[in-house]
Amino acid sequence: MSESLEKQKLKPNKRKVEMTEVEWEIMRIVWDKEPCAAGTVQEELARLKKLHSGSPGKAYSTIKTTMDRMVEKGFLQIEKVRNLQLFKSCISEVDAKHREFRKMLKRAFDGALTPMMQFLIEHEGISKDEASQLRELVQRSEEKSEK
Amino acid sequence: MSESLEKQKLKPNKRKVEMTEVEWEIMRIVWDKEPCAAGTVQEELARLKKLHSGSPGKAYSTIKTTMDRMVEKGFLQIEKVRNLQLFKSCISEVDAKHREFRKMLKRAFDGALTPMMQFLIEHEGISKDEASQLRELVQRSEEKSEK
DNA sequence: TGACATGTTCGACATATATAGAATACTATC
DNA sequence: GATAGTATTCTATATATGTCGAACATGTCA
Repeated sequence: MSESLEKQKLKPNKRKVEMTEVEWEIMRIVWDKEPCAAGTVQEELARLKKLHSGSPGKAYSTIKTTMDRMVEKGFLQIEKVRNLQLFKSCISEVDAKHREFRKMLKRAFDGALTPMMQFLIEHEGISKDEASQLRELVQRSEEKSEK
Repeated sequence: MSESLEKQKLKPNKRKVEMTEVEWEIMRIVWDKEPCAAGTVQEELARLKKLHSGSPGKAYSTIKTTMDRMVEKGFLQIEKVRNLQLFKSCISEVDAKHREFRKMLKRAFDGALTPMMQFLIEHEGISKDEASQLRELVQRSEEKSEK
């Protein structure tokens, strides 16, 4: 038995886990409706798709397969109720946003916030309105950390 | 001959073009050193990799294959000098940052800036210092758009 | 109890991405 | 002009992702 342990690998799964576009779409529904079945997600997605682009939306099995894979990735978990699978999120919306933001920051701005802000102001055409809003936010946050 | 033309598709290529992590790494080098050969990029990448993580870096053919694909995607272009291929970027650093930022914004914040800022302040631990910096930036930008 | 609706599991295929060895071409030089 | 170095092109593998149909299981209700 001692030998067999050495090479035991049991899926390192330490691989970079990124959330793809479709996965984000699914997560949004799950956060909104969890715990929910794959069918619910599929229908809701189809509804939204038709609403926004007129196109028909993906097949149930497509969504189900993707959601099963998301369980392996650690984004979702399954809770069985009789023969029904209910999906719940394993990662909070805040956490997902955090990851997505940090990934972008690392890629495009070397991980630093200030250069990003600089960029926003110089190139993203922050409007006067947006800038004012922003200033308010910042001031409020300063006040909060004041006390 | 007339028949063969009908099915001519010539690569729609209207597909979503995202820049992957490896591609970002390559682009950073190209922006820095363009026009430059694939070998140059490969060596520089290997140098950086060894510097930061001790690991050996990817093979020349890996980088070359990836760069060729990036030409198809419209990120790079080739300029031939005798039998040598020199790569140049087709997309500016600013543009790439823009895309990456917008992609994140769309995914995680429904495309809106203010919620993102809110999030930063609430969850990303913007420090008092950073907030002040930010306020300065914003004010400067407001002044600029004033005149 | 048996047909129907709904859910789950399997397997399949296309394309994208990451990776790299092998075969081939070109150039300068001894 | 044969040869050693580079660079380029070709080919191949593994894994990830997007997409689905078909087969199978189960609960419901007339």
